[in-house]
Amino acid sequence: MKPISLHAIWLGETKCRHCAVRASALFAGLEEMDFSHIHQPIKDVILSPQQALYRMHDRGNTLFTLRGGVMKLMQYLPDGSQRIVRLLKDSDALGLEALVGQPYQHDAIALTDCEICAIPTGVIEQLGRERPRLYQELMARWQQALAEADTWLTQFTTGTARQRVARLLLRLSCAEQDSPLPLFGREDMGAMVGLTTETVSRTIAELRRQGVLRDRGSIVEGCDREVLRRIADGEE
Amino acid sequence: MKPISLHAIWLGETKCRHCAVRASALFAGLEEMDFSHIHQPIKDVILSPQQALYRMHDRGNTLFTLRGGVMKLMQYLPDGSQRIVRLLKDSDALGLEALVGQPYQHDAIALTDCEICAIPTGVIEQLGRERPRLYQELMARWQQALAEADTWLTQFTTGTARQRVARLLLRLSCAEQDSPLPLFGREDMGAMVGLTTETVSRTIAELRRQGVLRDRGSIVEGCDREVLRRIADGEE
DNA sequence: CGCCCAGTTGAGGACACTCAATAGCGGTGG
DNA sequence: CCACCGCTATTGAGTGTCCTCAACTGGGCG
Repeated sequence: MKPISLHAIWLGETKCRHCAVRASALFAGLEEMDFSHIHQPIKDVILSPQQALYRMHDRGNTLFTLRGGVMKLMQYLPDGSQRIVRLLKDSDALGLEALVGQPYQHDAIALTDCEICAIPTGVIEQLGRERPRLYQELMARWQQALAEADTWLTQFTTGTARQRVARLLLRLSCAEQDSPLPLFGREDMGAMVGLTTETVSRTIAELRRQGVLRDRGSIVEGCDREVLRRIADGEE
Repeated sequence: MKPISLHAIWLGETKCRHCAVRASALFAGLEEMDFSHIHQPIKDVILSPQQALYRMHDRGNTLFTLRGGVMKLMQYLPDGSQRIVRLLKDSDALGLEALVGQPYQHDAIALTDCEICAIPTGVIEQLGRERPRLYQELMARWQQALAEADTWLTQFTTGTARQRVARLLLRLSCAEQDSPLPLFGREDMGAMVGLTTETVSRTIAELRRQGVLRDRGSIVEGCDREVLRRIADGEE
């Protein structure tokens, strides 16, 4: 309920040629670049669960790439209730607002351990001058975020609790494939699909009882995608 | 319920220097451009209410600027229910997906009479080469759409029916200021805030009875912003 | 061992949905 | 000009789902 605000651990400057996700479309260009020209260094950030990368309304001149882990973007309502607006995973970009001079629009908070690349906007601008194609890739990132936001809205704000939770599980299990997907806290799941923690808990418990979902503690071991899909589509 | 699919009226080629919204940030550059170099012409589109500009999954090489009117972007769920994902008004851009080679992600449908600029992606690419600053403006558009999507989600999918409708009215009355805001059909309003037509109807009727809203037929004459704001924030 | 937090379960009630009937408006044709 | 039709909005009654409040459970950790 109460967001914990700890400080991120900032590691030293990183050479992007050694970065694990340098193959990711956005920064393929960084590899070819002469880093001696860059004054503002690209840095590494490590976050543990619950830590914030940035806060809503902060002004920053940094955008980020998620190298590993899962983060949530949150917004709030006047009454204090919170809503998770999007999830970010491997190689997603966040904080793009900074590129157009706007303050960050969300609280960006780690759900798992996260490793993040922090890129000053100046680097992008400089790089953009040398490689205009970078803009294509930035626009693609933006479009991806937008598409994500739209499906998030249609998927997780309509239908019964059962449907929404099923859709969420499907999405999570697809995203993480068969890696040890952590079943996030009930409160977080509630904030994703617009339900209370109790309702989420009840729904998941029922899925478990029906054998659609098997989990060991907080890790999902397996789920029946086919049944989930039928539930998600309202067929049962 | 059943979307009517009529064909848009395409007017002839347009000189952007005469365009009413040429001052809008995105295409300020077009004014200075030598149009004789452009092979693909920029065209005008006129839509009446209910007409579609494009359909979900269509592939197109055109993006659009709304010169006047209001449009809705829609997405659908497997069970056939529909959700309005965003509203667009004066000088908003739509169909940006085309710029990154993706099919359109929504049905784009006119709510009022609309006048639209249709711009082939080729023009943007050509212009981008000559004026890299155009990319800044494109990114700003994208960011705007994204921010809109996020607030749409937090505002219109949480809280009671009363709160949601109040927020919608606030947003609409702000957007259109004091121009004759049409109170859209109940079904559309329901698809915006995730409620049934009956619930929207009941809620609006009650607001009317309480004097918060005055309307003549389908046009809003006035509304008590202060009270609406209190309702929106759950204070009554 | 016992605390603390997260998840689970229960009971009761509020709210929105469903189904259904009525009212109002605009157009069309006799 | 009026009667009729079709559509949308409105209203009503009854039901179901989800929320609220509250108690209980169970694992992790000092």
